[in-house]
Amino acid sequence: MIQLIRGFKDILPGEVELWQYIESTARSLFEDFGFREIRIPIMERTELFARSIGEDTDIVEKEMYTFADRKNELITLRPEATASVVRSYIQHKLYADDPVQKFYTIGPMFRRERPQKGRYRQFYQINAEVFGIDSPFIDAQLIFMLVKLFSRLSVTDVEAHINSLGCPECRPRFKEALAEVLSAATEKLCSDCVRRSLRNPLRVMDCKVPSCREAMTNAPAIIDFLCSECRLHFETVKQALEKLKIPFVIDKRLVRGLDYYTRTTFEIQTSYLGAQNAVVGGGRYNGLVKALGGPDQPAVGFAIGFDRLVEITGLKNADFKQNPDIFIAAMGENGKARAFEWACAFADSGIKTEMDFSDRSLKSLMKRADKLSAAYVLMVGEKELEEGAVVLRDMTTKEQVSIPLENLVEDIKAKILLTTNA
RNA sequence: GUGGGUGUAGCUCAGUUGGCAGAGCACCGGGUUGUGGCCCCGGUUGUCGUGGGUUCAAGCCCCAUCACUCACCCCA
Repeated sequence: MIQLIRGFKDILPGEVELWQYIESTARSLFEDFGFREIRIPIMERTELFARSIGEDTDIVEKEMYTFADRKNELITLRPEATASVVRSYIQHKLYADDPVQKFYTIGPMFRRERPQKGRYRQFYQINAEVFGIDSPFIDAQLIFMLVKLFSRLSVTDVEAHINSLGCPECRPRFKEALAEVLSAATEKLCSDCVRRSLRNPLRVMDCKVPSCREAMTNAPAIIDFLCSECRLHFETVKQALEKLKIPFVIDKRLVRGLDYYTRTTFEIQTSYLGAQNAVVGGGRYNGLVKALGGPDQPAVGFAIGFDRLVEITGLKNADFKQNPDIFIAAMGENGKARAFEWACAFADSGIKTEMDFSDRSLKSLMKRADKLSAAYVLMVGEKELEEGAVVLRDMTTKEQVSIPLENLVEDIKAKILLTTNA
C-alpha cells in the first residue's frame, strides 16, 4: 500500500465540515473588518523566503521544501504566507491605487520539521495582513478581531501575549546591553544559546533550558529600551486593548523568530496543545515591504494555525453532520428505475437524497436508512406501482402516508422542504 | 536532526515460558416471505507495519527499516 507522506494528512469527510465552518466564520468576520481575500501561489522563488524570513532562521536554514525545477531555478513550497502577500502587494503595485490594503488568505504551508502534536509538514494557516497603516490602533484591532473569532468558534482558555521589539532606531542599544549580559553568562548557556548569542541574540530570551532561563532573569527587557515613538506605540496598543476589554499579558520573552518584525509582536496561546502552545503568531513588520523592493509602507499581520485551531475549538464534528432528508427504499427493477428518476429530481430540488441500488430486502434497506439517519423513507416496489401510490414513512414518528404517483415529486418536495425549513 | 513510547481484523484492543491468530464493536445474512433502532442466531474480515536473522517452530527473541505518537530544537 502506498501511504501518504510523513507529516502530511488527509482531512476526511466528517471532519472537513468543521474546517469549512471555521473558514466561513473567519471569512465573514474578516470581511466585516474590511479585509478582502487574496490568493497567492504555494510556490515562490526560494530567494523570496530567504530574503524576507531571514537567512539565519531555522525555517530557511533547514525546514524549507526547496527544489530545482527543470530549468534549474530554485523554487520553494511556501513555509508561510506573508512573504508572498508582500510580494504581490509590490508586484501589482497595489499601493498605487491605495497604500492601505487589508488582505486575508487561507491555505497550506510546508515546513519539513519532525511532526508532533499540532505540527505537520503540510499545515494550514489563516493569514491577515494590513499594509499602509502605522497606527497602533490597527495592531489592537487585529488582536480584537482574533479574540472575537475565537469566541465565535467556542474556543476557551486562550490568552493574548504581547510585546514590542522596538525598531531599527532603538533595537541596537538593546542588543548591546543584551550582548553584555550574554557574554558574561556564556558558561551558563546551553550550546544552542551560545550559538544564538552570536547570530540571533534575541532568541536566547525564549529558550526553555532552565539554566538559560536563570541566566536571563536579569537580562534587559526590550521594552525598557524603546525609543519614545516605539514606547508611545506600545502604550497606545495596550490602552486600546484595555478599552476594548481584551485581556492580555505583557510577555517580555515573546521574541518572534522571523527577522522582519518590528514593534508590536503578539501570540495567542493555549494550554491544550502541549508544547505547541501558539495558535496565532503575529506582529508588525514595518521594514519588510521596502526591503523587498517596494515603497516604504508599514505593515502588520498575523497567522492562525488552522490545524491547531481545529483541535482547540469547542465545536465537534458531530455538530455538522449532514443527514439525508429522504431515503428511497426501492424494490424490484421497475421500482429502482422509478426511484432513480425521483432521486435525481429530489436532489435537484435541494432535498438530500439517498437510495440503494442493490437487490436487498426491505429490512436491509430500512436498516440502511436508519444508519444514514434519514428523516423519511420512501418505499416503492411492484405493489406500489400497481396501486399507483407509494408509502412515505417518517422515521421519527413512524407515521406512514400513502402518496399517489401523479405529481409525486412536487408533493414530496412540498412536504420535505416544509419540514426541513421549519 | 536528537531522544522516548507504540505498530495484531474497518475501529478499540487481548494474545501467558516461543507451540493451531482472538474478543468487543462495525459489516453481511437470518429470526419477521415487504418495515429501522432493542434482542437472539449465524457468517465475513488478517502481508500480526515491512525486510532480514535465530529456531524443529516467531505476533512473541535479535537486527534493520517504515509509520504513528510525545518531547527537544523551532514554530502556526
